Amino acid sequence: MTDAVPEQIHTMVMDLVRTVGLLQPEHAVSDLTVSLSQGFALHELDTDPPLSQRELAERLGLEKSTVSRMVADMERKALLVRERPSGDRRSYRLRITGRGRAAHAAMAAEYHDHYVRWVAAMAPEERDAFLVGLPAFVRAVRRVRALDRAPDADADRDPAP
Amino acid sequence: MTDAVPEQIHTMVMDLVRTVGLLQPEHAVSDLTVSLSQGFALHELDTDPPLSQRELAERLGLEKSTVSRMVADMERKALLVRERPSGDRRSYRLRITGRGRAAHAAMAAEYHDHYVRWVAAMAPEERDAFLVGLPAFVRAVRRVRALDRAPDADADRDPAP
DNA sequence: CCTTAGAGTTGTATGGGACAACTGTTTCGA
DNA sequence: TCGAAACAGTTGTCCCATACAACTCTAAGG
Repeated sequence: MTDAVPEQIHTMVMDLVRTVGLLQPEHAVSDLTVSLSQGFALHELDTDPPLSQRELAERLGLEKSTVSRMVADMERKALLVRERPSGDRRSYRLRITGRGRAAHAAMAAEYHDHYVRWVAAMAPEERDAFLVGLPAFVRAVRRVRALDRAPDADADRDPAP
Repeated sequence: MTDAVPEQIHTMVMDLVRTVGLLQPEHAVSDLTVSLSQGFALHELDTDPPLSQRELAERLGLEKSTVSRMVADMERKALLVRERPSGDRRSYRLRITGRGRAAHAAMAAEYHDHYVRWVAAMAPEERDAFLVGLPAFVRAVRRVRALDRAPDADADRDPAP
């Protein structure tokens, strides 16, 4: 009964993914081609500050070898730079470049018009509901994930004694 | 200003995709492996009645050659059957099998527990909002798509006099 | 008829990803 | 203090999903 709700939501999320078509997009930004994963990487590096390749791999859910090659490619395209942090000569600090930020913005812009039309096609109260529900769902997923990662952690409550 | 809303939604949808992790799932259902596209194909064939390969390709946004191989593979796995329709010996009618339905259900079940927990982690009013907003958004996207496909159609306003 | 259009298939190339084995660096404990 | 384990990244190799192009077979129309 209430049990049907998660299933509905699952179906609807899949519908969303299928309809919006996040499957075969190969964005071409200013004559250089950026894959979906590279897009996500740009997003991570644009919002959060310098990451190591290991951290980036973790966030994207990719193998470190995959990320190694991907990052090398992105550096070749000048979307990011790899700096050796002072302390540790094993890891890198990946920093997005201006060109990378531009590419990220351009990718967003490419979809912008679509979203404008899609949002315009919704009734105001539907739109408002979506604006409340969607971020809440994402937060919920993140919260559950965090709980799962915490072994039995005390870190979820009372972080600092 | 209001122009920010589509952008917010875009960001949130991408967040959703990234967090839920629809990127590298290779579902193993009862010892046979089903790719994401095959999952979508099962969904199409399970909900809608027999399609031709061409129609399926169109719905999935894939090349007919890709679908040809994919469907052949799925037939090998007994997830569907290809029947020659009486009239036309060029095309097939793809029909999902019991095994295919089972696989489809099993894939849904695999995610079910996650969704239960995610939904449980939402406040009731957020959940309600999501249940209103999400399907509305999907409908909106479909409506816009349909409008775009309609040549210059009259179908957008005053459908029935 | 013969030509053209349509549905599927096959050849071939490419790209993204995994896994495993390796190099170089750091940390730690006996 | 030194040697072993842990760690970050790289490289070799393979695989799978996909696209594009060229092909076959069937259907439909002048």
